[in-house]
Amino acid sequence: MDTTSAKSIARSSSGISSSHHRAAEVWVPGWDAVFGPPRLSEAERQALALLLRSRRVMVGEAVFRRGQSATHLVAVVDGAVGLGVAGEGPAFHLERNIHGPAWLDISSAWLGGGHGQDARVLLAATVLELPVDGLRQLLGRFPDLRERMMQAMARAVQNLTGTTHDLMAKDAQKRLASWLLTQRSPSSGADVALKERKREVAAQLAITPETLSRLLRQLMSAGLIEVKGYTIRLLNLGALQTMAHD
Amino acid sequence: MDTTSAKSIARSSSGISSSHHRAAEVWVPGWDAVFGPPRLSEAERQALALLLRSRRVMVGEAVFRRGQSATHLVAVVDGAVGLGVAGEGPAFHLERNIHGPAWLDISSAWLGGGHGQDARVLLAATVLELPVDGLRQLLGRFPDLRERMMQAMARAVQNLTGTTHDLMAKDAQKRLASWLLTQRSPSSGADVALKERKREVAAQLAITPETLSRLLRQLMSAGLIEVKGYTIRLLNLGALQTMAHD
DNA sequence: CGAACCCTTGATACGCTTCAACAAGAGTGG
DNA sequence: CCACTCTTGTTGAAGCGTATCAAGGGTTCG
Repeated sequence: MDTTSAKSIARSSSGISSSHHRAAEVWVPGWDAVFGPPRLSEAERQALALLLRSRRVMVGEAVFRRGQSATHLVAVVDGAVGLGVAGEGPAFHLERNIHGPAWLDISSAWLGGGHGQDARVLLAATVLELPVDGLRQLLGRFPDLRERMMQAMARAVQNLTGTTHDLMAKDAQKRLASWLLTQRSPSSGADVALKERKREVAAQLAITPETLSRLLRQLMSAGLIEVKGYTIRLLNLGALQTMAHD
Repeated sequence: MDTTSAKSIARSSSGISSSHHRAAEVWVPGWDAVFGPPRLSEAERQALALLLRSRRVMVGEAVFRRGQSATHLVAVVDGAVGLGVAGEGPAFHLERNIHGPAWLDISSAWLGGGHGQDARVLLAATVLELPVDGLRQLLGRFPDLRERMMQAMARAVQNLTGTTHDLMAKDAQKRLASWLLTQRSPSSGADVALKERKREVAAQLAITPETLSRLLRQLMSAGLIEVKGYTIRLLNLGALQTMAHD
């Protein structure tokens, strides 16, 4: 069976393009992407830059731990971080996989409690931390920024609601189908290039790697997809959508 | 088998205590509870009262429908509303059950899209709707209110994160055990009085009513609980906690 | 080369659902 | 008042979906 290019995944973390804002490194490129378009105003970016701290975290390290007091909002600019619950030693029950740029934990800091999960780096990542105390001040001065934060949290709620719906109402096959459809980038057409190992894909779908393998085989036999290592070509989008749709 | 007092559930929706603020009915009692303690300031309450609209919705009616444009944040003051996906006719796949006072949909309006789910009234409910446009203005004037909203959304995120964790990592028995423990009100000691039908409890736990029945019987046989109609007495909190804990 | 991973495949086990039947109120109308 | 129906919960039998366990092959790395 074809399992070539298994390690091609790791390559994407090799080079960090040197910022073209050489003078002041305070603003991290990609931070904009966390908030999404439209771009933040210059004043907002400057104010944020004074607050936030950027950090480079290597594979296997923890960004934060479960129960650890959450004083900062945390985002991933670059790389990938897994959210889950750590077991004994290196064991780690992965639940969600955050690829930068995206928020990693936008909620815990507001409640003054601890982080609800462990966060472990899967692909060397650039992590931003924004102290909630300072952010509070900014939200008073910048209505636009306030709106962005509300929207970011709202999106988090909607995503999680969708996830729970999928877990409650869909079987593994349907979850896989809809996951494949969401992974399809508008640029690459019908090709999905996996950015993580299959066992991590499986974890996010709440199935075992064995089941994922079997399901992919089933979809292949049915002529809906074509699997070549870490590239999956979607051959019949209509059928996949029908399958995914509840 | 004992299935007495089956309809005692419906009784709690009979009387709405007339407000003791007879002069101005603008402020709805229970609205405070949606935000939780500490109480809102008088200025905040007055400003909110100008914006929000209270509505009484009867059993079976829809509070909002999936896809319907979301211009308001929605909360339940009183009664119970089910969140899920409506099927053909009266069919309704229940996913989450909101008992007032609590937020029903705090996220959709911020994104300007539609509601993600259908909301159907299970127990005659008082529903509050707060236009997001007006709320935006208030958030500029009232830092405390802003903080409350952030915390409310953060709590929503944490709850949903907990739910997905449970669905991914726990089996039905564990989910039931932890649900029973959360339902235990501090006042009533070890007694849990079900506020909904067992089939709705089952839906929230993502199991069938048959399975719930069997699981309750198992826990009863094991001497952990005692089931009398719609009252469940928790006989061994320690064992239940051990069972619920991952 | 062997060791450590990752994925795949097969056999088996188990949890939960589905389907069907039944018992126990609650409401309805004669 | 009783017969009737509707609803809810319970119980049993059978079946499906997914996990678990075990084995084997491919690739990378020391």
